[in-house]
Amino acid sequence: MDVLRRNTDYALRAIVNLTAHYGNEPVSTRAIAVEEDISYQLACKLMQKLQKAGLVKSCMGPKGGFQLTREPAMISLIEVVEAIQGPISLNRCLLGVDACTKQKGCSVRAKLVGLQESISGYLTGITLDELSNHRRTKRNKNVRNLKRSN
Amino acid sequence: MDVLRRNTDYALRAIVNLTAHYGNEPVSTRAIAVEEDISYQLACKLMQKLQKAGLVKSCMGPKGGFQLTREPAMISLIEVVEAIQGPISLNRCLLGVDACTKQKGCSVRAKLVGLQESISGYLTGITLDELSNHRRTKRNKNVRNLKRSN
DNA sequence: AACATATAGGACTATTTTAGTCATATATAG
DNA sequence: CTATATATGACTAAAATAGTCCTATATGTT
Repeated sequence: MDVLRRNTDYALRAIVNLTAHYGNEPVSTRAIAVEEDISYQLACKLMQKLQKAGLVKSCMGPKGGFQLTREPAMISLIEVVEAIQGPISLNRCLLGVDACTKQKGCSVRAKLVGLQESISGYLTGITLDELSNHRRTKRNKNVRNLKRSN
Repeated sequence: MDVLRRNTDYALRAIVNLTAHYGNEPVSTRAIAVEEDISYQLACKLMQKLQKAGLVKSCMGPKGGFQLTREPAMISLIEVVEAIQGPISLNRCLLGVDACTKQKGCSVRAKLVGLQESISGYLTGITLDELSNHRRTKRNKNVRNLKRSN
């Protein structure tokens, strides 16, 4: 039912939190967990996924924690989403599992591919700096049009 | 992970099957189940959901079955999807459950609302006649642009 | 009227997916 | 050396989804 899972929401909150601290000291997972109201253990797991995806880097030990690896404007929403829940897929057919035998020439599938690409494109077009309430610079980006494949 | 659930795929196959028979005798659930490779019992459930949503009508008894209530060009994909799995929602926040306390002024939420509307718009723009391989008339519809809310 | 075929639908079970916890290991600043 | 912090595999719990079972009701045909 949900396109973005609960854990993706958590991770999003966490990385937006890091965005607010971009350029400063690392932020510990415990601090993030408290501020964003996420279970500490769960937050650990999520931070690790973000790290494996290359979005954040860690420092162990006291005063350690996590930092963004790139500036917020260079990290898009889709990277965060896919780091946590894997590739966006509209249905099992498009994911590649349970593929039915007649997928070539399937007009339903063709339409869905178009939608899936639109969603990915939309998420690609949103960057962390746009999501942070602490954003330093404000600017207008071009409106992206998501074309319907026909 | 999946935007469209497995049962929605089944229901979609079923109603596309009915589309191919539009204007003719009703098609029994058993026939649909066999042709579309869906468990009969499950197909019954799905057909009933489609009926409750007003997309198909039933005739009981021998020679009975289901028929579309409207012509295929008047039934959109989103109606089928929502009949089976309820309203499309990007996450729990947008669904209204587990809403966090600071949703007004939440820039993440604002972006997601835009995406959710895009998806709904896309699905609204696709009708059953476009999905049927037995489609009688072919035409070009205007490409819909899904604007990104900014 | 009897029968066969077909939908109607509540209740239940099973499966799958997702979320969350536990326990333990490793790194490092002070 | 110790306290603090990440790293990670294994496991459990919860939630969502899919699927089955059983019985009732409607209706065309003989």
